[in-house]
Amino acid sequence: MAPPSLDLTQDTRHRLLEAALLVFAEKGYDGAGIREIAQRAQANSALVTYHFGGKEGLYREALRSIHDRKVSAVAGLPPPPEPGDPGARETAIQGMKDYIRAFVTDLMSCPAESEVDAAAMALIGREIQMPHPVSAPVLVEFARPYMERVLALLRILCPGEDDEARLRATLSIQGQILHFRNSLGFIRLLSGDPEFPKDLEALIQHFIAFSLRGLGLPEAFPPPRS
Amino acid sequence: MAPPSLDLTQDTRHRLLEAALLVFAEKGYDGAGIREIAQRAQANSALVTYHFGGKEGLYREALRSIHDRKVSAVAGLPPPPEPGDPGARETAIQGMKDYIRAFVTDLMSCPAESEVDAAAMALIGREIQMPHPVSAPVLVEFARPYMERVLALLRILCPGEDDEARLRATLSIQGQILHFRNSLGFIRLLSGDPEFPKDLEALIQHFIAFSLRGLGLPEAFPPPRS
DNA sequence: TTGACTGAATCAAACGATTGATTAATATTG
DNA sequence: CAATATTAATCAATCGTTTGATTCAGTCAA
Repeated sequence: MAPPSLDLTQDTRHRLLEAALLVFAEKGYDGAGIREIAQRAQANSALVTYHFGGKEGLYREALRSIHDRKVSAVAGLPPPPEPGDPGARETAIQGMKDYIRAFVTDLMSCPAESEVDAAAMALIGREIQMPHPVSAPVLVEFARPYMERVLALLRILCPGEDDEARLRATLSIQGQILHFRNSLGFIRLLSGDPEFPKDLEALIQHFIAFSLRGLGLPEAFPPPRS
Repeated sequence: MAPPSLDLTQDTRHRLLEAALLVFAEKGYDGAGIREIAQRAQANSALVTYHFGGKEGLYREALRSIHDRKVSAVAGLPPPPEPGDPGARETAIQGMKDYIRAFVTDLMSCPAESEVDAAAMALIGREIQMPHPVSAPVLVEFARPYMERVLALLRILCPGEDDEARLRATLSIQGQILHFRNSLGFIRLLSGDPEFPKDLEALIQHFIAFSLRGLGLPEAFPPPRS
């Protein structure tokens, strides 16, 4: 294993944050040691206490730093239509398609692009499933925009349902995608196909079709072609 | 925190396994210590090595023991129909409804029933997302029957799709449910409703309707009432 | 000189593992 | 049957290692 040193032109604090993302994502909070993190950042382990007040502070700041790492594709989407707008329903259907594509894109920024970004998303996925006590506030702030957007779209697409039904639908839409992302390693192990999924665009189309049909929108049924 | 002692009439080996499920589920492999596990089992920590060869062996055996803890509701289902059977399609639709209900039941054996069973399912969920190297074989064996059943049903319900499309559909069906189970704590935090979901039967009906419609089965669309 | 920063050395605490002694139950023998 | 040998199970004590945290002499730009 070659020593995977990070960009030394960045200041030490920043290098520590990136190394922390990598190691925490790979080994979890308890499994990661500040010595290993410091070594990856080519820094001294004492700097963890100096810059962040300790391992916990480093973890919290590393999670926070994910916000700044990349502009979310979802954040760049136009705001969802209001219930009164003309053509709100058609706009909302297109908005849902765009959202699902952006959500998958956000989550699958996978290793090709940036090793650190991929680690950041893996960390987020892990934290959603089992939040570390320290990370809960950061995590809620991170996830809320995603949640709110889908709920806003569903208020137009499923006006007859109650709030809990819309929450269930939101969770089904995001859950299938999040589970796919979080357990991809296991899925590859189980299916015996180490390079699944071969076709990312087909995957996005599947999520769009499955979700729109799942919501029971007559416009989306059948067939799945759209 | 009262000392949560386990049933002392069971032999020590069994008590250690149950305590291991509780502590590993709560803190993960690295976060859990054999001292704490032994203390919960009211046993000596040296017995971990004596009975299981070490912490790793205890972890492996604890995961294995989940098989024996409770008979899976899915395992009790009748076998899925063969593609040639008369009325195979109707049988398969009903089979999918029964499967989803049984799957949710398996996963949500939540704390009311047995604290240890709930911990066991939490551990499975954690392992699916980030498998410990030691646990991969046990985990694959655990998950395969669930996977195979859905794929068998989809071979009847979606005969036109290719294998990868059916795998995607399987993952969407199971993913929404697994994600729901795994991140329930986070969802309650995010939605601000600490007792979500209030209605388990409505949740099951939602998963059934969302999945059948998502698959694009004309019989299931619309409306979701079935 | 001062203040920000560095890093080798070190700390107490917790870790998993091992030891040797002890008990209790079973098997073997006289 | 009684005495002895064998084995599995359990224990307190301790091993060496690793952990996160701390110290402190030293560097370097302002």
